[in-house]
Amino acid sequence: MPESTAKQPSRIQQRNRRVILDAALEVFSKHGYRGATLDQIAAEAGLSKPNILYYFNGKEDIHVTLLSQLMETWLDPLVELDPDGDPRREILDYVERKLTMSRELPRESRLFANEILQGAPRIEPELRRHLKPLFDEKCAVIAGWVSEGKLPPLDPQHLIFSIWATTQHYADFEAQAQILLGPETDPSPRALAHLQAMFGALLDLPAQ
Amino acid sequence: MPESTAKQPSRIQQRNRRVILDAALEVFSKHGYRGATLDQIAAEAGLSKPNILYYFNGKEDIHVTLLSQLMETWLDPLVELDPDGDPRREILDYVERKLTMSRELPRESRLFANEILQGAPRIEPELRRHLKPLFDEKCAVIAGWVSEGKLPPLDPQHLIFSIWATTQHYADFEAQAQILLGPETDPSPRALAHLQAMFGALLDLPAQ
DNA sequence: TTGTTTTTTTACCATTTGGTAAATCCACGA
DNA sequence: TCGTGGATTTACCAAATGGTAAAAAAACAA
Repeated sequence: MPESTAKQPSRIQQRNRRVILDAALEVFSKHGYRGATLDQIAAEAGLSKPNILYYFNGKEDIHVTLLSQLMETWLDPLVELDPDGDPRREILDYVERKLTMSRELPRESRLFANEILQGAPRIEPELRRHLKPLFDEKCAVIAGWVSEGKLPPLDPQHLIFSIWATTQHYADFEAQAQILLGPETDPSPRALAHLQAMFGALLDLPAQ
Repeated sequence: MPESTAKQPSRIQQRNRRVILDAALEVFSKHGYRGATLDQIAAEAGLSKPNILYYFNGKEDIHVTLLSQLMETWLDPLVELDPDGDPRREILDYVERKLTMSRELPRESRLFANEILQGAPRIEPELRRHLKPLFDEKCAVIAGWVSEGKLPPLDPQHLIFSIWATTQHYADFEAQAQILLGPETDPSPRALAHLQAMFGALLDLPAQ
């Protein structure tokens, strides 16, 4: 067993853990937790199954590790939302960052979506610990902007939900979009234009 | 085997097929295709596993039957979008119908989301056959409204995506919403208000 | 009631799958 | 170069799972 007690991991350990996690991301995001098998992950990683269990305590350990790692990346665009910036600009930039992330990290998006769809059994604590406080904080920021009259009256919580829903849609429902738009096209440019127009309109409503 | 050759099914057959499909919807929507087991479905239905396989040819048969049945219900709100109605009203009503469906049929929504997330392996033909033509038709309707100046310039395809994404979000990501909003609250009223405001703003942009 | 068909149960089976034990291999410092 | 501990493979296992065969039980028509 790779020493869990302190001591930094060897180069081999670092490399193999990374390789395994990347393979697992590929497989989990494609088939879901239950649909993924250790054999698939092993094949994808180019390692034997027992070798994988030498680096992780089991299937669930891999999954939880992946989700925990993902959490930071996932929250980052929202963290960057600046209370001191221009409200409209801040929110529209957030939309753009989220859409970019959906395009560049579709596997991560689907991994996350899969987990939430099943009721978030393995990531719930993480959500309460990290997502919830950040969500509340940024909702307060937006609510502040509204009460200062810098934004028209709107519902911060559901605004953020709408941003999540619309941006992640392009990764999570890619299969559907490909059927409806054709497989060749990259929907991103037009998606971005549409989302900017939509959220822009909402943020401009009666005020300014 | 229940005679597949014409002849209408007996009362017992009708009832049991219905019971099985309902149980399967419960289980598939909660655990995904791979995560669901015939034993779970059997327990939920109150029948034995072999008895279930007496009514369906296998796990996949149940799943495909469910998805096919679902398709009609699923498309219905979009079918109702009336080319001769008032554009703004038609689209906002569509949003409301979709949100209502998300609240009233969350299992169906999650079943669908699960399937698309996995790349739509079992429902793809159905999507091409039924969803695609309807989608194209209604996009053309909206594009018509735009070119007639009844709506501001907007992207019909991505508008529809946004409607799907935002409304289904409340069913598919319910676990997340419950963590962030608290389990007591029904998000629907505020969700509806927000979505009406958002899409309303978009549809009103420069034109009336 | 009796014969026939439909429905349900009992008893299995083969495969898959997460996981383990122990032997072997290999890198690397002394 | 040789020994030691970390890394990997081989050979398994038990449980879960989709599925089947055939007997038993209900349902039903005559």
